[in-house]
Amino acid sequence: MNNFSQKIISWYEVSGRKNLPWQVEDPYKIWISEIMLQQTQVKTVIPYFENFTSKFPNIESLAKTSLDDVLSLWSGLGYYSRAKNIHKTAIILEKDFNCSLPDTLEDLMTLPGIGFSTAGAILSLGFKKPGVILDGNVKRVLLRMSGNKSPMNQYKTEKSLKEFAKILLPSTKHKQYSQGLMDLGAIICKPKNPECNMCPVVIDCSANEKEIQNEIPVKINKIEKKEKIIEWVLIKTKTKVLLKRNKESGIWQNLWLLPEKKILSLKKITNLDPIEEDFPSFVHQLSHKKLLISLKIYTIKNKDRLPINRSLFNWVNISDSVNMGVPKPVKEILNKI
DNA sequence: AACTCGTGGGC
DNA sequence: TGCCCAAGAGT
Repeated sequence: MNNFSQKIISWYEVSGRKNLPWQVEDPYKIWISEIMLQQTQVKTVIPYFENFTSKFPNIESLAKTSLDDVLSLWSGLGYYSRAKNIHKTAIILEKDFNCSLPDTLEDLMTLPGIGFSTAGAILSLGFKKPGVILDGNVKRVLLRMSGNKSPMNQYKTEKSLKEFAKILLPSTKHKQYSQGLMDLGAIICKPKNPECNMCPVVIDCSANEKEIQNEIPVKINKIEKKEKIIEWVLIKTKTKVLLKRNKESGIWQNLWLLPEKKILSLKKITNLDPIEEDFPSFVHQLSHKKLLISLKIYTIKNKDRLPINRSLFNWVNISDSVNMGVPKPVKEILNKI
């Protein structure tokens, strides 16, 4: 075993994380956690993970449920294609893999939502086999180790990092090594102000030697946020509210949203003698967009007089609506009416 | 291969 | 406060 990985493993035994909810002998739970943890912090994931695995404790239960049930548990977590992919994969696992996760990189990467890094995590953490994790933590550690100032979020750099990470793999203790390398990034080799004096591999670190830790990693392509105006209508009776299934492109695919103002003919609604209420406009920030959301509320007496497309729209009990697969701003609105 | 996908933590 | 960025993948 190489010297570097040995130091990572020894450091992990003493200082690594060992009591996270998904650190169990169950590839299923490790898979679910890895999907949830994509671009999402540990602290945020924990309650979602507990809730999800308690409702769907295994592949079979997940495969047999509906996408809407999965989306409802995912509501608020973001990156909703993960929920769709996790459901698709469960169905594939039931059909083609005897209700269990495969233990090869090749098979894992055929599954929706599982890329190179997540496959590496499942291999090493779930099956204790050699697998490369290349999350943000590991990329940062490796770039600093090699004093590499090439942009982290660039295809070319990721490709060379992948090769570098493969070379460093130990011959044993793959679980401890993978977890240790991530933990080192999260606890010691932090994005800002890394604690190099605590680092077990500081002697191997080119960035530390050159004192350029805080200049690495380099990132490029700071895209400017585009503003988008969204105009929704909330049409309700005393007990029910009208929701609309979102399209399968752009943000919030397959989720339930409020109908867009332009889609409904306000003239027809006016004829239904609505009671109109004001709702304050608000801003909803995404990582790459700024949504300016305005809302009009209409209370109608007889919902059956409103002509709607039954395949896209759904009248939902207001008390149930907040537990459906809705994005954050819709949930906030529904909680206030 | 650059862009798109959400939301919240932390500073 | 506004900003960076988090156990990335799909296209």
